[in-house]
Amino acid sequence: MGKDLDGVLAALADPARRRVVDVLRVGPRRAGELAAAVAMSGPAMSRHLRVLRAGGLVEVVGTDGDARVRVYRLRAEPFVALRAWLDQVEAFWADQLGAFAEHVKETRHDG
Amino acid sequence: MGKDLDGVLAALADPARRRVVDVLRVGPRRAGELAAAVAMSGPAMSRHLRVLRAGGLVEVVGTDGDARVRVYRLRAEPFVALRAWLDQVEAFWADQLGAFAEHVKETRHDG
DNA sequence: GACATGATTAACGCAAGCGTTAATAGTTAC
DNA sequence: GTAACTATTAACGCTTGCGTTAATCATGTC
Repeated sequence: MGKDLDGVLAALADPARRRVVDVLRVGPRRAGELAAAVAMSGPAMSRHLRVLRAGGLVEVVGTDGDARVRVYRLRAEPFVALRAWLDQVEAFWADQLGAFAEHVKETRHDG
Repeated sequence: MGKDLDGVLAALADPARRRVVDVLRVGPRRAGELAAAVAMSGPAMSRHLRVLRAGGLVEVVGTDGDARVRVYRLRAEPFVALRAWLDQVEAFWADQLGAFAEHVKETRHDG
């Protein structure tokens, strides 16, 4: 069931990759731009992008006129899947307590 | 901002730990029960539980009459934080496309 | 107090992940 | 076609993470 989540969460586990997602949230970016944004060498970024691609979080949208450029864009599906799993988990409190929001508020004020 | 997410997603990245969460979704469980549920040795589970505790995903609720038993329970906060970040990310499609649900449907039917 | 039980920590071996530099492939420009 | 540019892959070193068995700590039982 939650087999896809393996690749998704593995990708999201790394701060650098999460930073890439945050950058792509603004809009599609070229590989070089991403490397610069995260202050990392090209090869390292390329590796991260491979992981993100494997998890389906990003995709190559094509070129920006130059074929040597690879523009990356966010993909929706994995985030939807993650949200679905999250909903399932959170159903726990809905079942146990009945008042999820209140519990959250109390928890936040505590910690 | 998303600094807490580091521990949360790191914890959720491992399938065994995600399985623990799925088990705890049913209700609080003792450390030994969790080890058995995931078919893993006690020490290994203890290690995983430490990671989950560090991420704030679980907490020790106390004893079940015996003080040598440690009962673990899910915590809401990290999942709420994760959902908040997820909402932020998904705002991307809301801004870009305007029709998030439709895009999701198409994406799902494709992959 | 001796002994069994539940859980964690310690020590070991192993595999996977990350980042860097060097090398390779594919494109564009002159 | 030679040179400059973008991105990826290859090779290396290092660190981190996971799982197991053995040992430790704490509690409960007789």
